[in-house]
Amino acid sequence: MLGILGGDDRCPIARSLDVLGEKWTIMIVRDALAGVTRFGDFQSSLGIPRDVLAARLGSLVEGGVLERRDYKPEGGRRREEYLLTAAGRELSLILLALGNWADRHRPSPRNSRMRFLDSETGATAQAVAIAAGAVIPSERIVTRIEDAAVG
Amino acid sequence: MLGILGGDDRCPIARSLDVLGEKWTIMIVRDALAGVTRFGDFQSSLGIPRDVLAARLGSLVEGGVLERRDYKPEGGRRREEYLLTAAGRELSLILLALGNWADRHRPSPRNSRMRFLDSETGATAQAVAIAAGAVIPSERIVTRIEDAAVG
DNA sequence: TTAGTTGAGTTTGAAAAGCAGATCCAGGTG
DNA sequence: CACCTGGATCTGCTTTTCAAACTCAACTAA
Repeated sequence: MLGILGGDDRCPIARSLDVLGEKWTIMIVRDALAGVTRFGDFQSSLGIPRDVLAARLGSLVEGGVLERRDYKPEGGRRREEYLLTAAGRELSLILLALGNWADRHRPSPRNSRMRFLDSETGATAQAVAIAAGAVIPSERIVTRIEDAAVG
Repeated sequence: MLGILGGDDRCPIARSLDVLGEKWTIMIVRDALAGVTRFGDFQSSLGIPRDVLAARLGSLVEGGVLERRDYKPEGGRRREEYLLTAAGRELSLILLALGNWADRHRPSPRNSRMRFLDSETGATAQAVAIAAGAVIPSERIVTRIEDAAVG
């Protein structure tokens, strides 16, 4: 499942997209962050084809975002559920940035019903860039390729 | 081009993915943020099929991330180039969050050669969540669906 | 013990998207 | 005018997506 985009492994964005870049993957992570753990719950929440869901859950496990764990529902057989790893939980920052961007630039006809909050204070959460401890506007973010000739 | 994921327009993440969620799209934005503007430069940088590139540039224009503008190279015919809009430039925060995540959780064998910097100070930039003016760890970001019964 | 039940995947066949390469096309230049 | 060049489309093939039907294991109920 590595390298779906030509696999430039020097680019961290390409490496993130190796895990997250396929159709449905980020929506599965969104549901997982909202507490969904079971195959059928992902399926009915997203309306995703079952075979695609099985493939995506597999590559998220392989990519270290989810892990499978046994669970036993009362009056049912033992099954597996999908839990976020520490790495997976850190994706909430990416989803926050995606959500903030849509709220600013893709307003919905019926207004957005999803809010991002700080679980401790209840205050609205927002993604920002910082450099040297201070918040900077996103226009000041630049990428530099360290072209240090190898060898 | 709307609603590739079932189109839950109440979810801001789904609305972002309507524009950004298809294969290659975020890589195109990455190149655009690095200064690429021309069809052929995107094509040779990414190795993307030309028909797919034309389709993606079109949906990025339609989605308000890029805009087409005429330009005239010396000694060549008039052509069009693709420039980021203000909304497109704000995507740098999302790419920063993606890049930070990969650097932490998907280290490359040959170490990452891409750095994100503050263009004013040269300091390393990082994406974080803030709430009520203070930085909060990503585990504290929670989503709440405002289920206010309409009507 | 044997027949249902139920949730989690797999299989199947058709539709859509992706792909590499060839082609087209407009408007320059020699 | 013939030719070149960058931008985009067309062609035939492969891969992915999709919806629906099917399998499968382990519970429960009779």
